[in-house]
Parts: sequence; structure tokens; C-alpha cells
Amino acid sequence: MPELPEVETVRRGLEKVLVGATLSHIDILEDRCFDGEPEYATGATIESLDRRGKCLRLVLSSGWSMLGHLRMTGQMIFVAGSGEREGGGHPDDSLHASLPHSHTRVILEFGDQGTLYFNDQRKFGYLKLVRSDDLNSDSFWRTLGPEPWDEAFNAQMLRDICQRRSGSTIKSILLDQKVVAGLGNIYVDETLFLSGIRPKRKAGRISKKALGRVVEHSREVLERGIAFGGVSVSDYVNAEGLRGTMQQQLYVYQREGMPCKVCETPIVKIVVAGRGTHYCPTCQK
DNA sequence: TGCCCCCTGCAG
DNA sequence: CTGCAGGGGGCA
Repeated sequence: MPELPEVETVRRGLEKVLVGATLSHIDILEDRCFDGEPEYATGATIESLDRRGKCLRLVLSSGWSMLGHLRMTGQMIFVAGSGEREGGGHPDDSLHASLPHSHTRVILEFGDQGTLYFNDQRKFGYLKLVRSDDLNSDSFWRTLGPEPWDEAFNAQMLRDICQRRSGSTIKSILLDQKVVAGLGNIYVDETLFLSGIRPKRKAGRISKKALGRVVEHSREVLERGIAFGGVSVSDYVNAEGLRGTMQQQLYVYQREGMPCKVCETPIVKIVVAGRGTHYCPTCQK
């Protein structure tokens, strides 16, 4: 499940190879995964790549931007070189030999530079063209809350929201992209573990001081996620098609029944906000 | 503001 | 073969 660290890892990988490259052709294999007129993008050069929360953005020289969202099972894999790749025995070849495959939804061709494959098993993800001077026309981009490192995301702000939605669980608030952009199921569970707060706790019953810890720990766990190249528990891979290693660092997510890494109490799994939720009943109150 | 839905592969 | 995985849109 790509969340902020996974999308940032992809962004960094693509930035190295795509800036300055010219988009020569777009091949749409699955209509529902592409929105917009391809001719607004073809022939354009990639000027830069940025990201808001889990949403990736390619800034094009044509005045349009291509937004990309991986949702649950999306991948964006770049393969350098044109159709006939050089050096037949290169170790990377086995990795990309199968591209495109049955899950490939959109292919972005960059002439001799290479090819970007947008794969998505479940077709929830998408690429979308939006005018760069009118990003707010995108209903999702427009409503995104601050980046986790933005000073606008702080204890006071989180407390205000928790007071207003005092009956909600802290987990559902942190999952809300309008509150803070980029946290998802995995990193919320990890953040709440580090903060010593049970995911089901009512938002209105958490002190401002504790919410300050939530802010700090969310940043910490997201930074760690980026440092380890993201969590690969299912389909996630980076722009080179390689898996991340953050899954080995997780304290609670997908560790049901396994001993807590801090106190050895078995990790418990429940459902909160409609999501599979993991926590340590001893470390979290 | 919470719940169903979108979609597919795979665990049980 | 059923149901679960879960980001976010749409609805009551």
C-alpha cells in the first residue's frame, strides 16, 4: 500500500531519469487508469517532479501536469533505453524482461531515453492531466492537508481537529488526507505505537502533549520509511522495480500474534475505521 | 461522518 | 468458493 514514503521513493527514482526527457508517446491500455487528452502531454518535456501526500506530479513543458496516484497496487517502473536494450547479459534485464505485462495499464514512452510503465493490478490507481496553473481543479489535490513536515501540522492544529471530532477515533483522523497528507494504514499504526496511543482512542480524550508526540512520531516514522525505501508487503516496488526494506522495521503492522519488539506482548489485530489495525496492548493505552 | 463500492489475487 | 486486503469517491 503505497503511502507517502513509497511515493517519495518513486518520485526520487523518477526524478533522476525523467527530468529533461521528452514524452514521445502515451499508450493507454486501460481507459479507467488515464484521464485527460494525451496530446496535451505528448511532445512535452518533463520539467520537474513533485509530490503532495501520496499524489505524484510530473510538471510538463506544455503547461499541463500529470498527476499520478498508486492507490493500493500501483507501480511506476522506468526502464532505460529504447525497445532493444543494450548489453544482453545485464542483471537488470531479468527484472524488466516481462514488461509490459497483464497489469500494465499505461505506457509512457520517452523516445530513446526509456519507457515508464504504469502497472496496477486492481485498477484503482490513475494518471491524470491537469493544467499546471489550475491544479485546484483537481478535487483530490485541492483538499489535501499539509505535508507532515509543514509547520501547519502541529499539536495545536491537531488538537483543534480532535476537539471538533471528539467522538472519532484518533486513527480515522490521521487517515484523513484533509488533516495531514500522506499517512495511510501502515504508517498510522506505526505512529500510534511510537506514541503509546491505542488506535481506537477517542480523539477528544487525548492531551495536547500526546498529540504533539503524534506529530513528531509521524514525521519520524515517515522519514524512516523513506530511508529504507518504503514498505514492500505486497506489490510496492520503486521506480527501478526493486522492493523496499521498511517492512523489516515495522513494530506492529502485519505482526499479529508476534511479540512486541519492545515488551514482547503479542501484537493484537482489530478493525478500526474499517481497516485492519495492529497495536500492542501493553505499550499503547 | 461513517459505510459501501471500485477491482483483483490469494489465503483460508 | 468466500472473504479479505485498503485509498479515496460518493452517498445517506
